[in-house]
Amino acid sequence: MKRYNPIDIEQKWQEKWEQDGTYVVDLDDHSKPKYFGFSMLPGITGAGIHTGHGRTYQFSDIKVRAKRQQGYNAYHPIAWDSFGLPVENYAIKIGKTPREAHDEAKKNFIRQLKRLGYSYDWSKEISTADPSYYKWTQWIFNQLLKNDLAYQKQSPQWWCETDQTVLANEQVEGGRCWRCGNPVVKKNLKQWFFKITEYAEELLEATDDLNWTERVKTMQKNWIGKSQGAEVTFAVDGSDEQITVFTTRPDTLFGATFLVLAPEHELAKQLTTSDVRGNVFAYIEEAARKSEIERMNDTREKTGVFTGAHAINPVTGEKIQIWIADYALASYGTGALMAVPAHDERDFAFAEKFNLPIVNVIERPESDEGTAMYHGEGVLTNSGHFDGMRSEEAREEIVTWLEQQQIGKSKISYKMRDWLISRQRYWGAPIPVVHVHGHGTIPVADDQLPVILPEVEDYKPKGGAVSVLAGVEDWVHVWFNLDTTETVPFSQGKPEGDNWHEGHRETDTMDGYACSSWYFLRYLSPFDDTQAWSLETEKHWGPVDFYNGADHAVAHLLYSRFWQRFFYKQGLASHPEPFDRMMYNAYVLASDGQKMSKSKGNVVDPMVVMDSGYGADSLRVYEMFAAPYDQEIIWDPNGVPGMYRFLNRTWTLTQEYLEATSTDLSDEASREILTITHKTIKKVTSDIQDDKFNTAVSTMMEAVNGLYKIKETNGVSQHESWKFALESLLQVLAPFAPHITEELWSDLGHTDTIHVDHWPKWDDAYLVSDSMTVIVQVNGKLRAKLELANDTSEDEVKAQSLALENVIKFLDGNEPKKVIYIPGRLVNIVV
RNA sequence: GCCGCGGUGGUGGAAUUGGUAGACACGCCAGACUCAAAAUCUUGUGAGCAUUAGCUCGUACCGGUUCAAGUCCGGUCCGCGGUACCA
Repeated sequence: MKRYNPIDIEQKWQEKWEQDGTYVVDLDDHSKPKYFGFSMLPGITGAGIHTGHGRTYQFSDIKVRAKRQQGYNAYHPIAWDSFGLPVENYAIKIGKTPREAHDEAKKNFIRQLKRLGYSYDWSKEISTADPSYYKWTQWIFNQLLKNDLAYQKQSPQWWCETDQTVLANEQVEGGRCWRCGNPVVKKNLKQWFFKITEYAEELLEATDDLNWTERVKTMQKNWIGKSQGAEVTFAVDGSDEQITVFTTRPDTLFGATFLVLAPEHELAKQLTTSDVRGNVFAYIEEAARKSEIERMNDTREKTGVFTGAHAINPVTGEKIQIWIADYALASYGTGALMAVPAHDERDFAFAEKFNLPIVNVIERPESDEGTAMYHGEGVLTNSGHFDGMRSEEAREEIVTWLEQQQIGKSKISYKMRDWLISRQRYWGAPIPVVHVHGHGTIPVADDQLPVILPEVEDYKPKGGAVSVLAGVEDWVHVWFNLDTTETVPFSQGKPEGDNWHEGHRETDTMDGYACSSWYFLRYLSPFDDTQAWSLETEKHWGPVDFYNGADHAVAHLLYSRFWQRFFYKQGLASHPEPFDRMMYNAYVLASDGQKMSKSKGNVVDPMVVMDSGYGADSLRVYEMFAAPYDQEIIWDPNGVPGMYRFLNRTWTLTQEYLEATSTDLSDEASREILTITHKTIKKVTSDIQDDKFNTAVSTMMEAVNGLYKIKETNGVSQHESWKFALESLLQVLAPFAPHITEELWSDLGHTDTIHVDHWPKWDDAYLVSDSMTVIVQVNGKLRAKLELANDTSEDEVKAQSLALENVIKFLDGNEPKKVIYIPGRLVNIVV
């Protein structure tokens, strides 16, 4: 008998698929329904992929493979996230240029991904660092700029000393850089932003309706962080200045006993009286210098300084002190807050420490009787003629009053900030603008793109908050034509003609997330050098039917939604959301329960697993079987061998069928085989549809076990039912284990591939059996099982009397008080 | 702190959404084949008491609803993820 040797057959079929272009898609072929699915693009690093990544890429492979088999024109593309810090840092480490390091690492990725048998359309592979790609990233920048969604602003931003660049809010995790893990500090720089906040409301509103993993939706909603509240303006005592604060609790306005300004607030220094000037200025500088980590390590001990100035509480008319404290954040609301110590924990702590007045304005419910601070809602007190109102009502009344006095208004705040895209690093898409002397900042016109990133020898950060591009004289210093936006190196001298001016290129590069926010659209026109993508193709293929990944729940997925919405409004795309289904899957952890990482030395290399003789299919099946997609797998060294056993049994069964000489099979056995098969087809089909890959695998295992049972008593023959069972099983197994199924499919005499247009159909008629098990309970306890003929299931009297007979001894001579009967399922006798 | 998710055998995990708890797999035990081992095949495998049936207990803990609860409700404890001085 032919033996199952994965290594031989896997390589053979991979070569064949490549030759035949089995997974190459004609994007203009609309004769079949479309299916567009893929996983988050791999970020290139030196380590290549580990078994954890493999699991992620496999989910989309199975979804797309199943659809391809079900008659869809199914497109499973692949791209490389090539720009950004990880590649540049890796290049520095190995002493090569980012381009060299990237190209080399990419080869390894391709080798691994091909070996794992993913059904990518390799003919349409793209890379974000390719000028033919980032040309269009720059083009998108221009479109955003044109529509006032890109702007430059001087402001304090997160800065990573180690990586020598600013970072977006989404890239700071717990006060640390997402790449190197070192604490970040604030640095005041002129930076480029994309105005994602303009889309805050619509992104938030659309989130609920997304068919995405709920966790990601919740994270995005929290990140956008909408708060309904009000702005209230306080007059500064003895001055024309005013301070506007944001509050979500206008109902507590009567309890506002002091104001707090963020250290960065524009009035902070100005309001400070001369007697305390030294103190206050020192505090402001200290706050600016502190990293976020340091602020957090202060265990939230409140700090602050009194400015010497006072404001007037507009409802009480009282003079209240104005303080500066770093618990007020410059970047949220107005950078100033009204402190209501009786009803806010932080204000309370601050007031206690600095001995500031505390005034109760909300009555406590009984459960909170006597507490010094109560942050809940309730009935107002000490609040003039608003006394006795409930918070909800008082909020509206007070805001209405403030509006009448023109010192306040209803206001919504969001926690989300604009997307900071400037990076002071070399390896990224240049921001396509030129600072023209005397003429401001001018974008390079669409037809002059791309602005090519120059190849340089020494690309390492030099410090000083500018990218090394600033030192590339021939690139950065240019003659710029104001009419055409053409550029010529300054050193070549001023060209002939009008309107040439001296200028300097922008030396910041774009955040890597910009490059990955639209690659799914480029998949639809990967080699088009006349447009970023074809709207017509997008109309047919969009939106993405299936997308998955184990990372970037907020940043990448929110940025992509923002851009897609922008494209949609511009008439560049026909759908407002990019991803119809986004499945957020979990990682594979190492056997020690920790994340796999090279430094910990606990990485399981898929190549090693495959080379040890098990091949790709066993590994693939294991990663699907071990747990539901959204649950982490702790790598079990015994897992893959177990799956090999299952595949080997499938193999053996098929070989025995091929070697059988008779066609004998009893009707009963035939019926049994068909029942198993139809059940399996139905369950696996719906499980794949519902992303329940683990139970899909166990269903197929049950089928093989069931067929083995029949084999045990009847043997395997060349009977039609055996053929149907094996062919069906191979077809539903094919998305999980593409190689072995292709081999056996071919052994069964097929000359075409199993992977295109082959999916079995089930017939419900086979799923109804002649008899059914009815369980009999007494007082809810299982006491007997009855095999009833199908036609008795509707006969209540008969079923009940049968049930009673069987459990009579459990009744202790009592008469049944009540009998519950669920047809075809159970009888419960209550005594 | 706040928000979200979860707690089922020795282990990973099933359970038709209120109706046979532990599917499937790993591990382990025994048997067959073998000079022997591996591989393969066949049993058994929640705990306890009886070992022929059989009975009792059992889905983190306490309580409730129901003929019936892993599933629903209230409370407690623990774990994971996100977020964090967001006014």
